[in-house]
Amino acid sequence: MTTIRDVAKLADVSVATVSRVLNQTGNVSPKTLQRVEAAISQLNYQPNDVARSLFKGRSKMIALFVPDIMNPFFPELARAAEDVASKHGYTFVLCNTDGDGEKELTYLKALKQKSVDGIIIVSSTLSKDAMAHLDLPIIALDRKIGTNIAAVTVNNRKAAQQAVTHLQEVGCKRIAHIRGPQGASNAEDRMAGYIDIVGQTDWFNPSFICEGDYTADHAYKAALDLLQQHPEIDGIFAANDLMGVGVLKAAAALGKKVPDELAVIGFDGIALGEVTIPTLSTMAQPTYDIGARAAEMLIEHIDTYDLNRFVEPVEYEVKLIKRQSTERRTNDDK
Amino acid sequence: MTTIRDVAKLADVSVATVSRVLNQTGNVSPKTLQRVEAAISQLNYQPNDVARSLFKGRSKMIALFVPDIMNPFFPELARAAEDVASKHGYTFVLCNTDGDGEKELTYLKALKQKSVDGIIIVSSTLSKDAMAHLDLPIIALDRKIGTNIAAVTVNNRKAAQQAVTHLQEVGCKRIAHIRGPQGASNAEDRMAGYIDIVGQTDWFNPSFICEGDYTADHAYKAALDLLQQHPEIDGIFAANDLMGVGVLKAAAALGKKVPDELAVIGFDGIALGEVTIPTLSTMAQPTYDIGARAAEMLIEHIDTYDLNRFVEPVEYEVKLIKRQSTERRTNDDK
DNA sequence: TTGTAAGCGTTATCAA
DNA sequence: TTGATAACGCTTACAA
Repeated sequence: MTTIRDVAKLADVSVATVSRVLNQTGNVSPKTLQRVEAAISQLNYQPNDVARSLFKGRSKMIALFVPDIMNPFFPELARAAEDVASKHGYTFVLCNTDGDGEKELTYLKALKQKSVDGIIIVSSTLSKDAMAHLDLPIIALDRKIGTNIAAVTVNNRKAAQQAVTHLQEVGCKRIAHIRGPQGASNAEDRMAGYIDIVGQTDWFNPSFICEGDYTADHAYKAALDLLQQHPEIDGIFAANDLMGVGVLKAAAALGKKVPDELAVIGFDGIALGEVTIPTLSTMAQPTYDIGARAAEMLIEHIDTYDLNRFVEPVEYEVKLIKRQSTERRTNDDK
Repeated sequence: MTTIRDVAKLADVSVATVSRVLNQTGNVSPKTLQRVEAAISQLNYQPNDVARSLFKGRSKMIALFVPDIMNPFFPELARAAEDVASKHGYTFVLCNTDGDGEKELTYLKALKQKSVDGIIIVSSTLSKDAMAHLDLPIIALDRKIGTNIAAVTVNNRKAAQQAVTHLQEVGCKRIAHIRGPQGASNAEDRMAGYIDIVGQTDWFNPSFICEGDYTADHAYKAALDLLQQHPEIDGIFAANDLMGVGVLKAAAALGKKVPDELAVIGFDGIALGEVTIPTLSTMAQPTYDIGARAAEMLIEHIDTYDLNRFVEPVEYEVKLIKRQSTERRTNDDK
């Protein structure tokens, strides 16, 4: 490996001077500048980032915590964050947490030891206490964490209201909800939006709300139970698209026609929803944008070195996309 | 930040001794061992990995290059590699290359400067020359790179033969192929397998092979053209599932019934294929396994520090999964 | 404008 | 069994 010392020797200057041209700090005369640059390119010298990190205490790396990159919602988030990171010269570390608090803590520790500069976290298990100790720039993404950690999310409650209203508009009389996991702020908010719309109706029944965990398999089983126990249900709002697909499968398994006997709407807007049969209506998030925004905020946070600044939460809008799974029933009694 | 010096001071020993207990190298008396451990836990001391990396020249990080994490085949690969990395105490860096050679080179350089210990690469654009200079452990995944870089792949050619044979068995008489990008070894091999089976038939026509790039959109357009130009085509082997989905959409757009008028089979075995209509037959790769294996090989490679060792390429088997898109036509003239 | 030298937090060599 | 101390490759006071 060729070091700054080799360059200095070849250019017949001190390492300090080489460092100066490398970082464009301090003044160097045009003549020596040229000599140094020549030496650098002649030796094909590339500064050692580890040494830099050691001195500076920062690594030019950011990390993203996701529950599981195999859930199709997260790759887009990851892609966006990586694009932004790389654009700003940051290296991008990906951590699958499985929503496991222990794992999250282990990762946190490891990253801290590596002087990672900041972290974007999708989590509903991490306590803010754990992160107070951390003293690292953090942005919560998709789900809020406590109240004093900057967050990038969408307006889940309002979007959920819209989704349920849409089901009503296409003629649904008994609408159930398959919710996301306990403690996930987005799951709570989406459920709240559902309740806002149907909670006061005469038919509403708390057992119309099923616990889910954002996976298709679980939602499939939950929907099976739900539809067998409550055959009168003619609309389901699933808290994410993956669960929406699970509902679609359950409906198919039970011979329930979608949308004629059961209308279904999901949440997220993943590409998957376009290729199911029927295609899945959804509340589409601007997924790439929120991932990119979170990364931008984090990096700005890092660059300004402003650790204690309270950062306003950012909320994006969600867009209703109507597809076959909620196509208006023409033969409806409405 | 608390350093090894703080620990030494508190335990009233030298930093060398602390380092010894940290790394379990050299002998320390039980008494001092205890004192040091007490000091460590009292101060909640965690060694600085950057300093370690600087001294050792290795970082305990590995990277994965994928063309695009949003292509559903790659998250599973990434998940597997990350699992293995983390199991071995390595930090996992993800790089989206977009199949762009420039980007790959940029990443390579950046990672080298960070003393990344090794890289798993999915690429068809990186020249082996570029990597010879690199002098870093590398494993090629999914696609081969040159001949002297260890690779983990599947038996693409044989699997392609199987796929095409399966189309024949369900009654297809004119089978087309939508291939993967030029230069990608897996695309070449899959095409070779296709030609092995149909190249000598009397109906074979080179224009039955369409250029594709492993994306659904492109395949959609290609299939549209293909099916309009050659209405006699009754079977398509798409070189990956994403393109298979594109073909399904094209068939739907043209009013061609799948599988009755057109049978379709893909490659990869992504979950997406289970929720399309009709569901998509495929040659399923053991995706997680190959990702995990690549990471295991890389880390073993790193740990044994055996840079020049020639590593045998590893080839996994692929499994035919029959779904609706190739369901045997009972009213076939066969 | 340039150079010297003291760190950054480790590990490992060599003495004691 | 322990402790000084010289690296690792860089940046930045501080001097010259």
